[in-house]
Amino acid sequence: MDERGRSLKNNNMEDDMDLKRGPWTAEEDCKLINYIATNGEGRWNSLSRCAGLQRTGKSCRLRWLNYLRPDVRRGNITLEEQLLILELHSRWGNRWSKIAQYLPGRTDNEIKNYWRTRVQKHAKQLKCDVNSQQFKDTMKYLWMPRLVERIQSASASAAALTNATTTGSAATSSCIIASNNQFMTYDYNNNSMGQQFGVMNNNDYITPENSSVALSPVSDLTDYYNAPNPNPEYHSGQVGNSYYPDQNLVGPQMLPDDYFDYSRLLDEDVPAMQEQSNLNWFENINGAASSSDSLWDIGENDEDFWFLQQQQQFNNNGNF
DNA sequence: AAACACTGCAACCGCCCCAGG
DNA sequence: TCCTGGGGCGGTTGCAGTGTT
Repeated sequence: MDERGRSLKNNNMEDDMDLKRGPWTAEEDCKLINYIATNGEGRWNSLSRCAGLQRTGKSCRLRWLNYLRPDVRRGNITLEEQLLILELHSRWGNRWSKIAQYLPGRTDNEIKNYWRTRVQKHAKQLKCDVNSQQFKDTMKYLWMPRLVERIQSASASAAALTNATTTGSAATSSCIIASNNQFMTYDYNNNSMGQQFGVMNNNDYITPENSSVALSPVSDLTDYYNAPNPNPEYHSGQVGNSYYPDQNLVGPQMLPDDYFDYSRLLDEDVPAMQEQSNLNWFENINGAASSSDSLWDIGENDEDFWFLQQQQQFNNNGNF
């Protein structure tokens, strides 16, 4: 038993003597995988005993769900996933498992870790609470549009590459944007949030080969784009721009009750939000972005620098 | 090269809910 | 109705790897 395991608080001393804690070994992983392959999952306490594992049922369940499950996706959180996490978190807060449902292959633990390590770090840099309205607004009107920008940039690069090698490929003026359980397209001709969604061009694939930023394998994205559209009314009949967390549940029933119309919210809510919270930073930052592009033209993968800029602006103005 | 600091993430905990007896 | 065990969830911890001094 590892030292951390020994140090952990445990009220049940008998269990503490019998049960193993700490990092899993390859042998244990093998036992768990083989047992589940034969007998299926569930009844984790008895599963642990029957599989010959000296682990708690909870430990087995966690190991399986967060690590051993075949469909667990590993690697960097992509820009699209970041965007989706920010959006969903703004809606649901720390409902990690619920958020994870909309990111296939990602576990609630992974999303939670991403939030704590990345998002909270940025909040700290901005010297504001991660749950404050200020930081939420920063995410909504700065960070998320910036992610969209970066996705669009990568997408444009991909399209350019495609154009160079194929015929009939339209240049993109849109990119995907996350909204609840869907990826939508975002028309970037006007380079500002709150525009009407455009039509996702199926040529707008981003691949690890042609992208200059860390992105998911192309199969992931094509899955997003090629899934049928559950809400023709909303999307005016366009297809191929929606994403479903569970391909077995494709259909209108997948739309959550609190379906989030991103474009309408942005159009209508900004003035109300500004009035409600006496926001004036949005105009400032939006003006700065459109006049000098200083906020948007910074290097990719340099969020720290970007947030430093935000921090400096905050320090100068007392707001954004 | 060593010491220290930072970061990412696997793993654990306590709490809660729910189904079944 | 109450009790109990299983399972799920969000929060927390601490190790290992990496970067910095």
